Amino acid sequence: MKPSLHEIIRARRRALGLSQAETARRSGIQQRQVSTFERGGDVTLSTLLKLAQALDVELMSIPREDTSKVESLLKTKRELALSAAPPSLLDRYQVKEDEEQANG
Amino acid sequence: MKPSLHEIIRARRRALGLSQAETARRSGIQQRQVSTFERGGDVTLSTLLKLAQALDVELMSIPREDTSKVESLLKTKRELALSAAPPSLLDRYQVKEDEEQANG
DNA sequence: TCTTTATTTACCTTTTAATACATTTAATGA
DNA sequence: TCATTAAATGTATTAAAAGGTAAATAAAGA
Repeated sequence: MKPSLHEIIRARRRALGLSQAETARRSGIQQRQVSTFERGGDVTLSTLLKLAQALDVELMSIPREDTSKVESLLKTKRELALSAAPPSLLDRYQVKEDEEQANG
Repeated sequence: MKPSLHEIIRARRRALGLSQAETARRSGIQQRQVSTFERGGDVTLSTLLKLAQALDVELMSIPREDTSKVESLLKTKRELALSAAPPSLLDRYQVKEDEEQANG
């Protein structure tokens, strides 16, 4: 079935190769809130917005009639992110190396 | 500048011809929360999700690099909604009439 | 297995959102 | 202006999120 917001966010964080702790540090919220939210718990909008910013995503309101169009626009990337191996160190190192290249 | 989430939501509500009270009733939250949120106040994610459902919109996480593409996909409609005359009764009646046609 | 790092959970305190009214303040139109 | 509906605010109470710190559990790799 369709992944919910917290699953998407978790996938995004992992795709960026960030731990909850690092994400918390960057967004100025508690690591606990990251965990809470990613497991489907409730957080305030302000907390979620900080988290989103740290993950370089924007929270958008999409009319239901347009969601499928938007979905398909993001489909490929999203599938990749969702299938992104959980918290593997290997993955993270790879990302870091990629960043090195990009920055170097 | 770019309208923020609460402004988009307010525009959406108005475009649907709903009052805060009616929106509150449909979403099961308090009219006060609708007002609070629409003026930029903080609410919990669960509250926002109920509101979104009542307004028939979905909250999506969009990678920043893709936001412009999504924006342009929704652009025309959104501009219409944002310019939608505030809480005019006339507007609401028009919407209702349209619905009549659609349902009748 | 041992080690390290990530994630979840615990405890306690403080802050704040949510609820349930009611009421004021504004718009809008007759 | 008057009547009506919408939106913002008041107060008091309750529920829950956030903050701070730490510890337990789990996951992954050497």
